[in-house]
Amino acid sequence: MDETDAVILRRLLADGRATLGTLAEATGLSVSAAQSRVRRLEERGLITGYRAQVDAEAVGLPLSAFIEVTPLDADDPDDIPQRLGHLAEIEGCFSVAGDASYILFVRVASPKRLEDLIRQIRQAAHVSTRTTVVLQTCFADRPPAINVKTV
Amino acid sequence: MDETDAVILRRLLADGRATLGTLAEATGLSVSAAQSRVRRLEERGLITGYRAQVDAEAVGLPLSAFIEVTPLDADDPDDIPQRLGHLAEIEGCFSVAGDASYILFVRVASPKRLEDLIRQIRQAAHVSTRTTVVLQTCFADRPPAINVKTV
DNA sequence: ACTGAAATTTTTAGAAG
DNA sequence: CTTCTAAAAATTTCAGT
Repeated sequence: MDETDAVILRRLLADGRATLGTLAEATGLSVSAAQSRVRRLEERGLITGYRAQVDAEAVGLPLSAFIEVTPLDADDPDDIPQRLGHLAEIEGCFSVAGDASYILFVRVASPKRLEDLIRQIRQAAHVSTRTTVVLQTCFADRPPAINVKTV
Repeated sequence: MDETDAVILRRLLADGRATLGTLAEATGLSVSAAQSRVRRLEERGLITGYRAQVDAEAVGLPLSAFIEVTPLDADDPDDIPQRLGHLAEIEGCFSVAGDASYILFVRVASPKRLEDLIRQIRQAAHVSTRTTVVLQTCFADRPPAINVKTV
């Protein structure tokens, strides 16, 4: 990846619908060359897809939280992520080095739904949980800063 | 928002470059009607934008972590998010109800960069930190499940 | 790996029902 | 909301450098 690819990536992170014409202009390439670059970034897996960004509040998910997850029984096989994957309100699941085994990030419609979700998590994965409710999202989902280097 | 809008939203969450023709087909609407729907979802702020998704590892950010942030001095004015906003490696900043005041989610290139970042955070915001390193991202950034209801 | 051009698809806007 | 139209813009493909 060179600086030209980086320019394209930054543009597509800012606007996933940026046109090839725009990308061509930004890079000084022809439209065809810009297209090849984009296709290559997609094929090589640097770009994994395109997505509309939605306002979580506006779509009825005003409450978010972090949930630390700890297995109740250390002898259990650790298939916790698989056991939780079907719960759509879990946006992210991270195995972590710390007191807990996993940290989940969840979005729900209401405190009641959060309570339900926590119960489902405990039952589905046979774990204890420790929940930290988000009071305010100061900023979120900021795009990564793209740096050329050994990438 | 009705079920038709929900179908459109789900499609655009799965593919931000879905064409109006595709959306029309998925909803049973004409292209014109689909276009109006999308425009309305954008104008009403349900759709806040479009973005390429990138593989964080592939773009050189293989290490991520949660950082709990606690003010050193309770008398300080709380402008912590503003003081941290310029640090691009901070992807999200959440005010939380818990032991800490904020939880940050960060992505960095290396352990060394994480160390640097933590130092910068402490200095910039006059806070103490407690960092939980992510060992594995089981899944992340899953799109919210769109439900019709009082939305 | 790029340019340039042609062919196709998509978007956008509008008229009329 | 529909269909239809028409122009503009974007994507895609390909021959040639």
